[in-house]
Amino acid sequence: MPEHKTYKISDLATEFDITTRTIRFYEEKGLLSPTRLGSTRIYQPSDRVKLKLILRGKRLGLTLDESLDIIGLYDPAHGNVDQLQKLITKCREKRTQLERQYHDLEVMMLDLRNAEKKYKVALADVISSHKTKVNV
Amino acid sequence: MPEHKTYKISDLATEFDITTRTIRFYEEKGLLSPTRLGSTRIYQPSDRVKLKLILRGKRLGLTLDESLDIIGLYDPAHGNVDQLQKLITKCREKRTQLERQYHDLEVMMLDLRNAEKKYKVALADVISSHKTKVNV
DNA sequence: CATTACGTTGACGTTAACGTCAATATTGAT
DNA sequence: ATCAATATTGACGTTAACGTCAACGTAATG
Repeated sequence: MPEHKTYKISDLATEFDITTRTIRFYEEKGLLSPTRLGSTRIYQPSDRVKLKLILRGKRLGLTLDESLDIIGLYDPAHGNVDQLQKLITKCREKRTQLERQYHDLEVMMLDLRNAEKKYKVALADVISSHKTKVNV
Repeated sequence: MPEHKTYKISDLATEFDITTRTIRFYEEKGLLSPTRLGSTRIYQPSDRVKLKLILRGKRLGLTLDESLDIIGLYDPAHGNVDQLQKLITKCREKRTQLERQYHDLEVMMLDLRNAEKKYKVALADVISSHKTKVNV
């Protein structure tokens, strides 16, 4: 049976290399809602997953509100047909946005590869011309 | 021969759907440096390209400083060997960072596809059970 | 049991990336 | 020439995403 592990705020902070202030801030914003033991926050594995999603979102340039949205997509209270249809629509929209980002990324990576190649050639030229001068 | 076209600030603003304030702000930050005709800013095609790079960077979640960096990679004053080597290193670093982002993006898109699929199934279930009830 | 480490809630400070005036030229179409 | 549209330079305001105290309570450890 899976050990139902829990975490303290500093556990998550050190694991993900963020400050406890950041984690509490995410809670203020409604992104996390840990249980309490007395006044101390206790985080469940599901909270840890949410935190991972938030941080991944940050790396992709999402705002916290957008990440909140995405978390809602993975973790919904989907009752009726209407709700389900809205969820599906949101999934499509997000994916469309991400596909544009995906394209931008590909182009930028290609540009960088080309720039790098160019400078390597330039570097080789400089060095070879230097050698020539020396060897004359 | 290529018409050496130029742009006014409002031309670029409307083309890229940003405000003139934004464009002037980018200039303050050293990302653009248009020439002047009297006091009026005149933008060259190269400025337009830079602006495109900045906006692409924004879509990818880059800061303006990072975009400035990238522009510097495409548009350098690369003189000596040392400079060239630094440029090559920077290209590699940026690409490494972008590759992580690329991976994150792929995972998130996959997650969203799965979520969407799940909700479609759920929706079909709800509807078919509804029909059953009605048809009994 | 005393101290040191860790936790909590405010409250205010900070930086990036603009928005929003205001006051003042300049330009372009009539 | 004139008059609306557009330009310019300040200067201050705003929002997101935290940082940085302060003042206090709790936990664990030699």
